[in-house]
Amino acid sequence: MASGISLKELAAELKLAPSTVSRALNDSYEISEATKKKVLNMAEKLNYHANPFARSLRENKSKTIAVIIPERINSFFAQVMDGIEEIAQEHGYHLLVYNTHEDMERERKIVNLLLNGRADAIAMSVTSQTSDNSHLKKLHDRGLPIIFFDRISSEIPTTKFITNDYESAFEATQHLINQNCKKIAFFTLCVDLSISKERQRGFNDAINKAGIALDSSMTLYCGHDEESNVEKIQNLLNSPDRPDGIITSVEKLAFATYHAVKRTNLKMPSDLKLISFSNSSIAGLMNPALTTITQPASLMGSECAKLLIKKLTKPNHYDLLDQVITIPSKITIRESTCQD
Amino acid sequence: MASGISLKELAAELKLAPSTVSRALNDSYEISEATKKKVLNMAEKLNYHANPFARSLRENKSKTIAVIIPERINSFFAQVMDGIEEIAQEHGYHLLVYNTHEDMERERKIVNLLLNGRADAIAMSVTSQTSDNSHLKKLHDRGLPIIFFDRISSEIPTTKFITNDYESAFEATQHLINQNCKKIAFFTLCVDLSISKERQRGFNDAINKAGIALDSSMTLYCGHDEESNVEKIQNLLNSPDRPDGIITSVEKLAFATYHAVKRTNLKMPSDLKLISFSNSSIAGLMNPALTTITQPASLMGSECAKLLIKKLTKPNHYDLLDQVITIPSKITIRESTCQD
DNA sequence: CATAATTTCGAAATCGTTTCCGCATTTTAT
DNA sequence: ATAAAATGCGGAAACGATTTCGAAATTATG
Repeated sequence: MASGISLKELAAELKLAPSTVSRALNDSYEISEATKKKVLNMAEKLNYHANPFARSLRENKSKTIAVIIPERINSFFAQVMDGIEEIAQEHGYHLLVYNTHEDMERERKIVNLLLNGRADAIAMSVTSQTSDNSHLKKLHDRGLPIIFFDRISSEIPTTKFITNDYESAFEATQHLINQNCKKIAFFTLCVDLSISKERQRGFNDAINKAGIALDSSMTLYCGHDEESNVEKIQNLLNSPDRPDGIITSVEKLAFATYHAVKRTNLKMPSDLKLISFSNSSIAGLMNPALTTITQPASLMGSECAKLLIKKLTKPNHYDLLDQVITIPSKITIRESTCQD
Repeated sequence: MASGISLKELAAELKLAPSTVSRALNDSYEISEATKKKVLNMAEKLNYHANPFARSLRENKSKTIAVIIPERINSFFAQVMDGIEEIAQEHGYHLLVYNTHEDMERERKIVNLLLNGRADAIAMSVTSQTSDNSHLKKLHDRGLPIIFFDRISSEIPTTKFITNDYESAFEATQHLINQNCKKIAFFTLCVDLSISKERQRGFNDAINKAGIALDSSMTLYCGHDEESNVEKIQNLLNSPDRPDGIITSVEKLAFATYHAVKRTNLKMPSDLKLISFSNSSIAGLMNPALTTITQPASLMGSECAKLLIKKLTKPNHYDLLDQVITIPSKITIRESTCQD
């Protein structure tokens, strides 16, 4: 219905063979400059646009990259996507985007949908629930170039981009210790996630190095329901053994902490200091301004896209090696961790 | 390379004709239950997945909807996208997503890319620079179902979703007046945008109704460069005729205002009250908590998707009428407009 | 039992490209 | 002057699905 003119019709109009027209449009060396010009002009005049599906069918590639993220309302993932899109657009690639909403079952369905070749490659960040990764393995086994960022699946032998999670968490913990925090808590989403583990390891090591006794009650495992997270945090803050410093491993939990603090009599930063992994541009506008560990989101995205496109354009001269590439984060100190 | 088994191969394996297998997979009435079962089993066993491009080519539809937004790091657009995706996934549609970065030239390129039928339909919010809309007209003339949300192009006769921009701005202004503001300013992105006009009209009318003289210096036209916006706002705040109340027509400008205020000696809300159109979930965590006009973003997205899919599935029984559908916003009053 | 009606399936065309192969014609080399 | 190579283009197959048309095989009908 919404289809325009076809190559064959264009060829008929020009009294040329479809093969010739195709070659002319693709700037083939076998076609004279004169006919090329004629074809190009007529194509322009008749508003010819090649049917992408016919081409995809014939060439067995779609010029499309699928991006799968666990949530959209998250400045980190939004920035990654912008980075991916920037490079993709440069190379004429389109982006199919899927949000799993942190739901493993949804992730599995989406991944299975991509098994049919709709996308030439995949860039993704797994769900915090993704323990079983047979669906990812299937994709990889099928030969589909796949790359992970941030939330990686370590069992798939391909290239992964992360930030220096361990070091950042270590540094963040030390920062709190330097700010005179005596009892520091760590809020995280999920134990299974590699980044969670690394961040927690960084936290633990820093605590140990400072000679503080590790207290398991100071590690809070949160879920995806905002309200219940706030309640959990509130309970911890109201307990006699409450922490005086907190590191949250994701943006969302920092916001939940702000909400929880509002429900107590505690004041930040005097009673409680907070630092969080976050890429939110308005961290500096919060009350108090939030000290953040900012991940190189946009760069991670563009690097992912670059490697994928490199693999797609030179399939035989480049492989997505089984490696983890680390791009460091940056800590920005603001009021929420200020010493009075 | 990443391709699996084809229908023909599957048919050969089953010693059936491709046509029979196709019909069996599509649950056609002409095929006996016995063979259907056999086919389904073998398809499962051999991991058969229909090639989407062959199907698209044959059926002249792609089961894909393109979504074009002016920026991604914006909670409103993120929520709209989530709403669209929810409905799209339900109906087996895929989403191609494009970010124009508020750049009209980029918008034109993307729209032209979609002229070839890669997507069955389009949902979009135009750039704040989009004055010439010949590229959009071309799409619509080609018969591609297109729907606008929030930033609409009024010259294209199709369905558009907006919020009650006029009333919300009117109400917001009255709220500031009630809070004792004497000199109220309105910050906006662009004059051409229909929503900007409506919001400004609401603002103007409320000012007039209150018997306040309209002061053109109280309308600030901002751009997309964060820093220069902050400077502009800062200058206004430092002027002797500075406003004591501000309405910003987009989230981004509210954040810029916070930054500008930080560079002055003014205190919110005592010296200056602020209300903004915004869907940010952390408005309540800002310093001071931001009074917001929250748009029904997710609902707008899902409604867009519903109508588009209705049009795509019943092309002859439903048309995207030339109408503007309004879904009201909600005002949430917080500290930034509190009277001491 | 013969004929009609109904199931069930196969052959081939089709969607719009790209590309392999072939064939003139012209240019270059020997 | 003749062979060899290069140039410019057309014909037809191929990609992988769906669908029209028609033909068997089976069942029903009189």
